Amino acid sequence: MDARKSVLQRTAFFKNADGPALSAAAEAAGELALKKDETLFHQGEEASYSYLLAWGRLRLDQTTPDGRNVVIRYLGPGDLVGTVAVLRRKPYPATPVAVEDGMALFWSAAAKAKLIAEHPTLAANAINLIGGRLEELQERLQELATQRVERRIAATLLRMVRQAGRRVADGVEIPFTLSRNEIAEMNATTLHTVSRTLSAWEQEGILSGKRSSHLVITKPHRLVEIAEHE
Amino acid sequence: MDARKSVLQRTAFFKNADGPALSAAAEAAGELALKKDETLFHQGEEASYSYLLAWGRLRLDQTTPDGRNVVIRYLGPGDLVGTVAVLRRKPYPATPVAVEDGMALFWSAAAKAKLIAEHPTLAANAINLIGGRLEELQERLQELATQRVERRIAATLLRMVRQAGRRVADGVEIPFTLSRNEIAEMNATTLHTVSRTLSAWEQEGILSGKRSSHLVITKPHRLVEIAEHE
DNA sequence: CGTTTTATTGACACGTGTCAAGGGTGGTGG
DNA sequence: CCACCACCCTTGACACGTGTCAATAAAACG
Repeated sequence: MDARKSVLQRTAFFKNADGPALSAAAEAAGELALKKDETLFHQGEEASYSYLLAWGRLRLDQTTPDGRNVVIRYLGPGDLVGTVAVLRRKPYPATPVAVEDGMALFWSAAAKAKLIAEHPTLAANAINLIGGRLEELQERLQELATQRVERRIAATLLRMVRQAGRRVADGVEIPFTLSRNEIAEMNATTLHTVSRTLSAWEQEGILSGKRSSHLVITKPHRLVEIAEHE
Repeated sequence: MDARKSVLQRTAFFKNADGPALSAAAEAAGELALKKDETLFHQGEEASYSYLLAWGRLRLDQTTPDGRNVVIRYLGPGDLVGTVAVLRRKPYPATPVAVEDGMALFWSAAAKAKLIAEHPTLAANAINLIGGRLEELQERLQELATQRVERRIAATLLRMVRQAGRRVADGVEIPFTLSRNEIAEMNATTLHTVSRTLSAWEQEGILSGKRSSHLVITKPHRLVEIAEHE
């Protein structure tokens, strides 16, 4: 239980939370181990649990009525999952899929609502987190609306680096598998175009990493140039 | 003051709010009359006030570094404006412009934070509203990523109808000026393509309304077909 | 080691942006 | 009140980015 509290304490959702809030949350929570490719829930299901990712990484998928898939974003440790749906009493709007093993804590809808109602700090933190997601989406909408594919891919990779990048010998690594198809679904394009673009960048020595090996960005500054200029 | 309270009471942000919450909010609020084309604040400014639109209608603009403009959404009576920025202590991410005369109530950042901290109902409502915006944006992102321009325009017009439509003799009217350019900026396209598309629809008798007269959708069902099918 | 998934690469077509040239409407000022 | 101006819209021609189709190759998986 103390271990759980110290996990909670480090997340943005529990920032500045007092002891009672932490204890109440820790007691009401369940734990869930996640294996790669497992889902927390499915888009369209009734929202009965909300989650907090303790460690690991998730991809948030949204499927169109005609079966195409869009990656809304990636989620990392400390991110809330399904919280908006639970509090609004709406079906989950998307499906979170684990891209690596991880662990999540979860609360029933009632417990989560009670937590937030009784601890203003948590409510404020929730607004911060959700608001941050909203602003990030607005930024992506703008990118999608105004920029070419190449630039969007560059921006996306940089965002992944910022959110999850890890320094390695020859640059920065994105520490989980990221297929061309996933990159395509993040950028509203096709894996073909992604493949062509990354091939070109590989030739230019901007990045490397084929197949299931992780992407390594060797010249981040060049990516920044591509994302900002031209 | 009582008039103000009754305005507040009808908004989603104050849904289920108790008397003290309403009174505190009403007392701390300022009022601001809005004329067409006036802005509440500008993208990039420090967020010192948050607003609640009492009546009228706003367009939320976001400008790219290179000067292009994207319409994030339209806001109507009861919508919160600038709240996320204020609570996160970040600069406003966009600029709200009045598309018709209206009135807004506003609170200082401190007052708004206090309100939300002291009245859990308001916090919950804020999460609902912001969460709803988040889910709407996710939906739009998906549209943008997977659908052709024509379909997106149809979906956008239907959304406007749902949010602000008014029944008239020969169909449903969008009760404020909506230039081709604005429609373009909502759909990540150019006014040229919008013009062509609307011309075609006009010939088909789906809608009418040139220039500064308001758009009237005469065959909403056809728009639904275009938005959903094909 | 075969099977399946994922990536690469080329050829081509199509949607839609770009460029360009009017045309109409509303507003403003003389 | 009329004339002019500015703005917005319309329409056509064209080009370009990027999706689609197709074939092959390479890696991953059991």
